[in-house]
Amino acid sequence: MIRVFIVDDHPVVIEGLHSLLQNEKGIEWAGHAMNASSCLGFFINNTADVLLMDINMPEMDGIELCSVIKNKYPGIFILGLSTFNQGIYIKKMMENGASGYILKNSSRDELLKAIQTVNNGGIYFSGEAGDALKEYQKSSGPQLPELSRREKEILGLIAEGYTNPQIAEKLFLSSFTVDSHRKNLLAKLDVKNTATLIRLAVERKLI
Amino acid sequence: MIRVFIVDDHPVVIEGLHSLLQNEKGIEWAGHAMNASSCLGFFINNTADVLLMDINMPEMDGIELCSVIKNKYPGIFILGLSTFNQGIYIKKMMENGASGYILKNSSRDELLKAIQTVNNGGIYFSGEAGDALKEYQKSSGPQLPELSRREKEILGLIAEGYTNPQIAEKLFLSSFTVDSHRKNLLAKLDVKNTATLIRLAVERKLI
DNA sequence: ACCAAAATCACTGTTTCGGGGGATAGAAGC
DNA sequence: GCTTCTATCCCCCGAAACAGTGATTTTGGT
Repeated sequence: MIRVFIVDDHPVVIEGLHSLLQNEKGIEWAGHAMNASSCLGFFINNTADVLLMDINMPEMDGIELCSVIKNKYPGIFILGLSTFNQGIYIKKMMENGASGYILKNSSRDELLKAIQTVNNGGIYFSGEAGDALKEYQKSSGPQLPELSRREKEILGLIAEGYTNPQIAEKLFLSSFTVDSHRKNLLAKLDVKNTATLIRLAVERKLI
Repeated sequence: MIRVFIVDDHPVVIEGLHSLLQNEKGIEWAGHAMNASSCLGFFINNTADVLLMDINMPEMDGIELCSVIKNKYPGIFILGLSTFNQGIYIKKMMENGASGYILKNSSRDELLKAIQTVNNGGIYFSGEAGDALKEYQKSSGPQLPELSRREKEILGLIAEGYTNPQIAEKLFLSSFTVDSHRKNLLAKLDVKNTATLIRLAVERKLI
């Protein structure tokens, strides 16, 4: 029996999910909350297995609530819930410990599948949401200035811990040249030092 | 004709796979078993080309069975099978000689592709499982030395581009202290400079 | 209460980084 | 032809990082 709890500030959504799930065997309706604080209140004296959570809520939003819940109760699996699919929010939810993401207009079957998958420790994405996330991850860097071949090469070596003189030796260049490229990298990517350069490079998967 | 054998303790899965594969040309249904021992029994007097194997089974689990089968019959290619994708198990399966891994809710096309790839000696990963493995390999390789609170804090600030003096000012510390922590970070994580420090930190999600 | 770990501070070097200023040559594109 | 971009090279200089070696105090856990 999977105990499901809902947090959403839209009564219609709660009603709808309730009617979808109430006659479902294997699913127990643990209750609902209409904002973050009353949700946290519920979990003080109660618990649930799966928490369906709206992303857009007044006061504390789903992303933050997700993080709080996961810290206090790591055993509760959280399924993000939203009307639109915006990659950024999906990604943040996942980073904060959510186990999946579905759209509010999902079919009953999809909803059940998602709940069950998540309850088993799995990760579930509704097809469209998955696409959105993928798309976001790809398109999260059209504003990145293009790096030349040499620059990428040197960036990679910097990330591997080589110093300018070492890189110069490796590539048969003057260390002045390597330094120039390095400065160009800092300038192009608009970062102040090696630390932020590497961070950006790894996060944006340039290396 | 690829002879396919299934080991899974869920009748539904066996049924499902059977109906998916039975009318497929090029695929022959060699049989099925519902636990490790009857699987081993089958292979005494019979054989197969590809073995679809559930990871989670009572008694002997897929990981162990995988190892046994591969020792006795190195020619049989094993394809891991599971409802959700957990990096640790995937990795162990692969270490024990599996040739790939797919999720039970894979599409028919994906299943066929996986079987054919594996039968040709290739390695197949369903996209999601591949991600999980990648993620796992990065975020839980050799155990990371534990960082103290202060060290994590300073690591975060380094990653944001602050210099030692700036961090010192921010945290009301001597820059000597910050420098000490920084050196400890380099030593603990066994890296030579800021570049590799930040790379490691981002890849392993320490920040 | 005690021990180990963490956190703090200190000094002295050497090396590397990063900002600033340049120069030259070749390739790509208009 | 002219310009723009890349790649190469050069110099100065201050700031930051890194290495080595100390130390003391605070804190957390058994």
